[in-house]
Parts: sequence; structure tokens; C-alpha cells
Amino acid sequence: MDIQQTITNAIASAFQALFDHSVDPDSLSLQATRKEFEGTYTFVMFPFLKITKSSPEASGEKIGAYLQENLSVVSSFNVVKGFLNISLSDTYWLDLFQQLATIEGHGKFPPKNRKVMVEYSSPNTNKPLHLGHLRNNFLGFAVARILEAYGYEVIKSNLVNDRGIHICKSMVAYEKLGNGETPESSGLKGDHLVGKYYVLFDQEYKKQVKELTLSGMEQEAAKKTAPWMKEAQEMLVRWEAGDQTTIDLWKKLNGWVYQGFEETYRKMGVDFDQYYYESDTYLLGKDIVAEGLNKGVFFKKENGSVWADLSDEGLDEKLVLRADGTSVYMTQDMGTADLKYKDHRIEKSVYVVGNEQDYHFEVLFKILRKLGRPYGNGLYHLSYGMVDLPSGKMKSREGTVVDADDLMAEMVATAREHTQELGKIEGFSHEEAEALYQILALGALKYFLLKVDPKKRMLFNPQESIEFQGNTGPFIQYTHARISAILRKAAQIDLDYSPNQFQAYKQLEKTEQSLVFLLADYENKIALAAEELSPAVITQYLFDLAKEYNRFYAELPIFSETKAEVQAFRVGLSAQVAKTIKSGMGLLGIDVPQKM
RNA sequence: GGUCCUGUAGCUCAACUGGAUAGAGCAACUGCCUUCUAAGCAGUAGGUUUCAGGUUCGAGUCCUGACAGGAUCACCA
Repeated sequence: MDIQQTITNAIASAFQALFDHSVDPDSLSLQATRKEFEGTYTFVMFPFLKITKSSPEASGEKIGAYLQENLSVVSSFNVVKGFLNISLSDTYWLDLFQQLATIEGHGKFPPKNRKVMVEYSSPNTNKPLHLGHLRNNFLGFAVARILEAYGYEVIKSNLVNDRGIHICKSMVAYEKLGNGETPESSGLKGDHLVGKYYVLFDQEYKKQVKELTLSGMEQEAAKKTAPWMKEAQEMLVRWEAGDQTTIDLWKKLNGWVYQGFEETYRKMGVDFDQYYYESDTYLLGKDIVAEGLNKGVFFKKENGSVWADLSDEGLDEKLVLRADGTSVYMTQDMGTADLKYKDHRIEKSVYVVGNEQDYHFEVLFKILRKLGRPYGNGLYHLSYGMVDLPSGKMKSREGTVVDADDLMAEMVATAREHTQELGKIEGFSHEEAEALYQILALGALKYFLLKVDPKKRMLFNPQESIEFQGNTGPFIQYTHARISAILRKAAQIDLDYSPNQFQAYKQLEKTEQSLVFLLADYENKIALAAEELSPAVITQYLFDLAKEYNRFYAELPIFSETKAEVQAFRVGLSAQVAKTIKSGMGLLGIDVPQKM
């Protein structure tokens, strides 16, 4: 039984014994005591004054005295206004810490034997990845790791958007202007090369539309009749008909893009267990439309188009099949959902997709639940806000994007510069130094993007670049490096810091208690992060832990401490903090260095 | 216009889901390297939590209504 429950149970018995009033212990809750007060847990008296029939202070005193009397772990208490602050004994803290230090795999829940799929990244194959994708990929990867630690079996999937009119656009431009250019001949990464033609298409297309409108055509008509747009549409028809030349071109360009993506994913440190390609899935879902018609979930309009009526759920009608019998986005997403279930029997499915698709997923999930899908209640849209630049929204067609590859390269350069300025690479080989810059750069970037609540939009200012001080990835990495130095020294002098070496330690310092408390809290934070699908819970926790450790580090000596048990405890505590930082950063997909 | 999201220090973000005097980081200022890594630590300053009502012992948090920003409302994906 955990300590909070022990205390709330005791409080319930206190109400019984002192006031002859029975209270359900599960209805009582404790909160962490605020830093400026003495104590670990706080019980708020206000809601119970009717029971105690006395002032908040007097009630608190009575309950506190009862706890101290009857619970050996309670060493003291104080009452401020209506807040009963409870302090726990040193024995409790030492026992707790020994447990933590002894448990193998702290931060890993027992397997739930339940499968969850996390779909993220989902790029278009007509342009390179940008800053927005970085947020998506880091979020998806971190959420997958967190769910895994929470005990789920996780399948990371990537639904590649490899077909459609936008893909044909870059194909048309390449056909017209490419002159057989390849990644090798141009020296460009495959995805950047194809992206170049996507931009060229847009430029030429805009020119054509402008010319047509100048010659008197309506804007809308001009957009439809511009020669290149017509060619793109015709190419899409040929593609769907399986025309060999078109398919060959498509395969060639997509192949280049995949090579480029692979490299970018590798640099980002993300991966996938399962790829789905829209070229395979875009025709799926039509049988579901038929099923829905039979079940009365969908209805057909006069022109033959099929709709879902969700007005009873506060939404409106939504098209699921065109009058000509072809599918829309919703159709294939229904089909893909079934496919995922058929492939993996997942109970839970997380879609990491930007918040501009909130409505789409709300509708999709409602439809799937109406259809009685067994996985219907396990569907989650992890909706995240856009990353804005000071100049506003990023638009790839207009070239106002922060490219993912460029940004990562810049971060590495900044990390290199910063580290060298600090003169911190004595004794590093060239390879070690370069590896460190990578770790720091990616750590700074990932932490920066993950520390913000996913659903909030965030601002990225390339000029100010990403910090290495304060609430940042490198701050936490630094804490780990500091501890590593301590552990190296401990190994050098053959210091034994296993739990039986510090049995005799009494009178823990306040920061030591706080650290033990934080370490014990790690699993709660994993659970919270998993339930809320929010890596920001973990970043916040790691920052608190690192901050508290650095205070401990500055305040308390280790190797100059004369008592062996104190030395052993402090080294042991440091080791456990390092372990937890490494584990927590691992959940975020961030590496930690031994030296920096 | 309907629906959804957001609004907290100059800036970027927290606030344990209704609890104490709303906390961190950055930027500014003051201290601390002869002792385990100063990418650190301690401190000063910075707030009418967009506004107006309401609910109650208690509201940044819940309700109503404004205001501001964003997204979405295609036989596009």
C-alpha cells in the first residue's frame, strides 16, 4: 500500500475515533506541501468543518495529533490556517529510497498485454520535412515510448501520403523542367530535389493563373483551366489507370523522397514498426460504406452520394462517398482504421495529427463508434498546435518554412560553437566531440518542442535560436554529466554505495528528502503522461528533478563528508537521480552524455 | 455566422485537475569557482491570471456573457 493511502486511511479512522463520523478513505486526498511550508503532504481541513464542528486550526491539530500518535511514519505536523502539513520520518525516507535503489527497472510498468498503435509523421512525398513535422515526430515517438513504459505493447506506424494531385504537381514540373536531374547529378537530397519541383510547379501555375485572369477570365475558372493544373489532373487519372510511364516516374521520384526521409528520420532518432501507404489504402473503405448503409448509419442522397448524419451528436452531415462512387478522405480513413485493427488487433489507437484536423477526427471516431467497431472506444486524436514563426504561419509552397534538415544542422553548429566557447572538450577525441554536439543539439531541439503542452500552438524564433541554459534539454543533460563525474570518482576510490552501506544515516537534509520524494514520484508521472498523452508532463518532472539535484549538489558535500554512511547515501542518491534522468530523457527520445 | 481550441510577468512556459502569499526559465540587476563540472547555485526586481458578472468556506481553474487570436465548417487530402 502506498504512503498516501496509508495516511488517508489513518485520517478516516481519525474522523471515526475523534468525531464518530465515518468517511470513505478513497474520498480523501492529499496534496504535496508547498515548498515554503514544513512538511511533505498536506490535508485540507475546510471541507470537513461540518464534521469536526470546530475551527480549521483546532480540527487540524486534533487530526494531526491522532496521526502522529497512531502512524509511525508521521514524525511531526503543523497547521497553518486550515492546512494540515504532515512530515514523515527519516526512517520512512531511507526505507523508501532503499526500495527505489533496489528495484530493477524503476520506471517500467508490468505488461498490460494490450496493444496500442501510435500513428505519426505521415508525410507527403512531394516535399521535405519541416519544423511542424519535427513537433509531430518528436511527439509521436515520445508518446510511443511513454505508453511502452506504461506497459502497453506499442506499434509505431507511419501512413505515407504518397499519391494524389499534390504528388502529381511535382511530377509534372519535373517532367517539364527536370532534364533528367537526379539527386546524384544535383547533389541534392532526394526529398529536397522533389520539393524543388513542387515549388517550381506552384510558381509556374501562379503565373498561368495570373495571365488568364489578365485576359479576362474569372479567378476560379482560371485556377481550373491553367495548363499545368490540367496536366496534373490528367496525370492523376493516368496514375489511377495504372499507366506504366506515369507509375515509373512516380516510383522514381518517390524513391528519392524515401531515401531523403530515411536520412532525416535517422538524424531525428525516430523510427516505425509499420508503414502504410496511401497508394495502397486509398480505395479501402467502400465496403464499410455499404455496411453503414445496411446498418442505417449512412444514407444515400438522390444523386447517389452517401452521407453520415451526425446531427443527433451535435454535428452536421458528412460525405463518405461521392456521387460517382469514388472515395473521399473519410472513406479511406475508415478503411485504414479497419486495416490497422485487422493487422494488429489493437485496442487503442493514437493519431498524432495537427489540430486543423480536429473536426475530421471527431467525425471519423463518431462514425466508427456508430458502426460498432470493437476498437471504437480506444481512438484518440493527439491534436497538437501549429508551430508559428514570428512572421506568421509556415507555407511550403511559398518557401517560408524552416526545413527540418537545415534546422538540425544549425543546432549542431550552435552546440559546437557554444561548447567550444565554454572550453569543455578537453580530452575529447574529434569523434567524441562531434557525437556530443549531436546529443546536445537534438536534446535542445526535442526538449524545446516537447516541453509545451501539445495542444497549444507555439512560437519558434529562428533568430533567437534555442537556448542551452535554464529550462532546456542541455540543462538536464548537464545534470546527468555532473553525476556521471561523481560516479566515476566513486568507482575510482572503490566506494560502496549499496543500500546496506547507509543504514546508519539519520537526519536527512531537506533537499535529500525532496529528491527521494521526486524519485518516488517518477512512476506517477509516467502514468499521468501516458493517460494524458503528454510528454510535457515528463519534461516538467525532469526539470524539477534536475533543479532539485543541482541545489543538493551546491549545498551538500559528498567526498569531503567524513561519515561513511552519509557519503554512501549521497552517492547512491546521485546514482539514482542519474538513472531516472536517463530513463526519463529516454522516454522523450533524448540521449544523455557522460561528460559535457 | 455555427462549432472547437487558446488567452497567466517584457518574452517562452508551469500551476498536482477547486486550495495557502499564482511558480520556473529567458532578458535586467547583485553575489558565489583554491573543495565532487559555474551549461550551475543563491538572491533582487517584475502580476488587477484579457474584461464583466455568477456558483462557495475558497476560482487562473467551474458556469454565463463580452473581447482578442487561431483552426474548422469542400462531391480537396
